[in-house]
This record gives sequence, C-alpha cells and structure tokens, in this order.
Amino acid sequence: MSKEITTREADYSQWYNDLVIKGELADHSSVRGCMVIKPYGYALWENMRDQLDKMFKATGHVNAYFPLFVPKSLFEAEEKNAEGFAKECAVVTHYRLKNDPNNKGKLIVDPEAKLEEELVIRPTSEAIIWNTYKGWIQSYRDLPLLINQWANVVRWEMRTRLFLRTAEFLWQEGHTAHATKEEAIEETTKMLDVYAEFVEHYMAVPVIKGVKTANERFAGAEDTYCIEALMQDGKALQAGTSHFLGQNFAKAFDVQFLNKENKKEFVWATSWGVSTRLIGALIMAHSDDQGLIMPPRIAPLQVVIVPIYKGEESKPIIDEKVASLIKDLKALGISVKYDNSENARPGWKFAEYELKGVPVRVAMGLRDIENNVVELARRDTKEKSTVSFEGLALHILQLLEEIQQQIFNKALAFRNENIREVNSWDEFVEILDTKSGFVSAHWDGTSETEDKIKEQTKATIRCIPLDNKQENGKCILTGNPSTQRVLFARAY
RNA sequence: CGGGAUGUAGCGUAGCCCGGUUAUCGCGCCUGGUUUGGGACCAGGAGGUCGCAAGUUCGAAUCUUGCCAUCCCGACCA
Repeated sequence: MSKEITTREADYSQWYNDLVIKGELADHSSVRGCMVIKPYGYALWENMRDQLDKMFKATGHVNAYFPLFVPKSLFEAEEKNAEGFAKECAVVTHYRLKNDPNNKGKLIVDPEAKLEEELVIRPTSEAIIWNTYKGWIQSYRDLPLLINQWANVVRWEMRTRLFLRTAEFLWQEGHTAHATKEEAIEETTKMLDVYAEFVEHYMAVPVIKGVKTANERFAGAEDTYCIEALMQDGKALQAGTSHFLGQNFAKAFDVQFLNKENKKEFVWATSWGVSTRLIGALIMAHSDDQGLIMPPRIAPLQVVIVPIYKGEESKPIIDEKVASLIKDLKALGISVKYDNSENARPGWKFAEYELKGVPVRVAMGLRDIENNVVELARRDTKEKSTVSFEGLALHILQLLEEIQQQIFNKALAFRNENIREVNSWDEFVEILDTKSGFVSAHWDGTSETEDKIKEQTKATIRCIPLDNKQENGKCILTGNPSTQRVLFARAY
C-alpha cells in the first residue's frame, strides 16, 4: 500500500514519474533540471552502456575522452551547429569565488576572476573534437578515424522530465573522420544499424529506421538518420541519431589530408549518439500499471528469489536449497538476488520486485521443497507456474529468453497496429486526436508545409523510412504531388 | 520564458479563508515481541528552519511583499 502507482489511464505523465521514482531508477536533485540516477537505474544504464560499447568496438571504434569545456571561439566555428545549440548553453565566465565582505560565511563570484574567454559547457562535442582532429589528421593513412566518447553533456532545457529531457545527461557520442563521402555515409548507416540492433535485440523496443527532413535535422549535419520508437500513449520517441556531417566541420576547423595523389582534401565526418533518454523509452514502451518491466537482456537484476519461511527451523533448510539454485544460475551468467530480509513479508516483496520489473521471481517454501518444486512468476504476463527443481536453472534461462521475445513481440504488435495510412486532411487530424501513433501520409516535401502541419496539429515528420516504397499521391495539406509517404507523429 | 497550481517530518496530508498554549493524522523509521504462500499485528519510541527572506503584529504555518523550487499546459529539445 505504501507505493501506489498512478495508472496510465488516469495520468500517463504521472504514471511515468511514479515508475521512475518509486521504481528507484532516479530522483529529482536539488539542482534545477538535473536528476540523481540511483543505483538501480545506474545498473540499467551500465548494462546498456556495456553492450553498446562492445558493439562499437566490434565495428572498429575506440574510446577517448575530450574536455567538458569548449572555448567560445571554437564553439562558434561551425555556424549552424553553434546557432542550433546557442540558446541552451551553460557558460562558465569566472574561475574563482571569494568570501562575501558584507555577508559572513557566504561566498560571491570574484569579479577579479573573470575569464578572458568564456567556456561553453559542451552540449555536444563536435567543436572540441574537430579542433583536436586537425592535429591528428595529415594523410589518407590517418583515416578513417573512428572514435567514441562516453560523457555527460549539458543542455539548458526549459522544461525537464526524468530521463527524457534533463539539463545534464549521460550519453555516448561517436565522431568519425573519413577520406570519402561514400565511406562516411556508409559509417552513418552502419551505426544506425548498430543502434537499431541494440534497441530491438536488447531493449526489446521495435524501431523504424529513417532519415529526418531538413526541419528536424541536426544542426550542422547534411543528413540525420534516426531510429524512432512508439510509446504506449501513442507518442513517438527518437531513440538514437546518426549524422552524416559532410565536410562542414572539416571546413570549419580546417581539417585536410593529403590523398594518394598528394592533393589536399577536406575530410568527411559523421557523428552519432544515444543517451540516458533510452531509459525513458524502455520504461514507456514496456511497463504496466503494476510497475516497470525490464527486458531480461539488460535488466539490472534478472531473477529474484523470495523464501517463504514457516518458523525458525525452516530457514536453514530453505537457505541451503536456494544456495544451490543461486550457484547454478550464476554458472549460466544469470544475475540473481536472494531476498531473505526479515523486515518484509513475502507479499510485500512480490509487489516490490514487480514494481522494479525483475523479469523472473522464484518463491520457495517448505511445501515446495517437500515436492521438489518452486513457484516461478514471470513479470511480463504475471503468470505463475510450479516447476520441478531438477534442471531449474536451465528452465529459467529459457524463460528469460522467452520473456525477452514476448516483450518485443508485444511492443512490435502495438507499434504495427499504430501505424495508419491516411489520405485526407480530416482523416489525418482525426487519427492524431483519437488514436495517435504513427500516421503515414503524403507530403509535398517542403519545409513550409511541414511547419504548417506542426503548427496545426503538433505532429512532426518523425522520419522518411529507409525502406520506403515509392508511390504517387497528393500532399494531405496542400494537395501538391508527392512520391512517397512519410511518418508523422506527436513526439517526446 | 508566458498561463495555471502547489510547497507543513523520508513520503502523503490536516490546519491557512477568520493570526492565539505543546502543529493533525496515516505510511515509513527505531526498540522488543508474535509472524511470513500477494503490500502483517501488538506495545513502546524518535523525528519539524511549517520552501527562503523581509514586513505587519504583543503574537505568524496562517496576513503582505519579494525570491526560490516543483508539477501541469504552451514555445524549445536527444
């Protein structure tokens, strides 16, 4: 009773907040717009990070680390990028505090300690990284340069929401340099594939791969590729982006190399990133009114074992039986917690681990031991079953796999049910207002039309799907000719 | 940054309109005991700058002003 969760139907936003806070993933901090990621949430991020890191390394990338601060002169070098981020930058102007002469025990910024040049706290690292790359790249032999950074960035957002939009967030940003345009584009789509693979296979969230329109493009990019996911409330969420930056940054920072013919050329660039926002996607894609639902492959905890004691003498018997199960599970690489704490009764523990989304729960009492069985409960469907103790660890391994599949299939079915083709403006507006989800419609290809649609419906073009079929049609707003449908949605 | 709401113990709250002894209740927490198959029970106990600052007053959680923070709705965004 202590941890009531608002239902999705009653208040979707509140439901989301309840899951994050009561599920102990994160909390508001005393810093405006910044959250504290709690151990359970951080363990989830670590699992996501570790898996992605493996995938980056498998595709030839290495990690490095660049400064948090970007001198303003470097930041402004690539104009579009600077302009795009300018209004959400935190800026360091001083380097020292001193005692307030008028207010004992208080500190003030020392006006004497003004920086010669302001330092921008990175909202993204293209500027500092390309400034550095200039010194690293001289010859075609130095290319490609395939670097990733795990870091925090700061974007001073007006309105923040836990994980979805915080002033400071954790992410990774890949920054690569290539000798040819073709190779850079190939890198861009390769990393988009890595993201799609990760989000679908590990997070069990189905995504649509696509290209952004000019309006939605990353500031400073030639093309922005993205993966778009659908949340349970019918709103879309951009889960990852991969940018083909052309030669914009190379030109801004004068990064040239000598090719085989001994001629100077500007290098071609990409950048790509995913952030802790993915955790928000994970929550909103799978969870229910009882709490979080963690996909087994990245769950901070895969299995929890709850003992059902009956009298003091039952404890050592159950503990011993559980110990052998834990050993078997760990041998299979399954993370497991034995919650034999005595300050909470079984019912409380059941509810608590459901709230936290632990995929599989094992309950074991004397009754079970007599019959050589345990009670297994799966979080996704809440089904319980009685299973023999023999071969139990393998059975659980299989069950985890099944849950992973089931969660993905459910999300996929929901997503597919919520992509609707429409052919008229009235239909377009009605679907957005009543059913939401992705709306596949014809668009005349102009930014003006896209702006007008956004103004009138709050829906944006999420992407032009990569595998889009070509078909002639008429723009839903202007009636002008169109050669393909694009995906609209209201988005986070 | 515009519109609306809120701020009292770890959490949720009563009291505020109409100022007046020791700030209400529930959950949680601590101690002891009984319990344990879906959010246990009994007994005792601890815990408060009433968001912050100033003002009015003999007296402020309560009235006034300013500030801060949070939430919701817009604009912005991964």
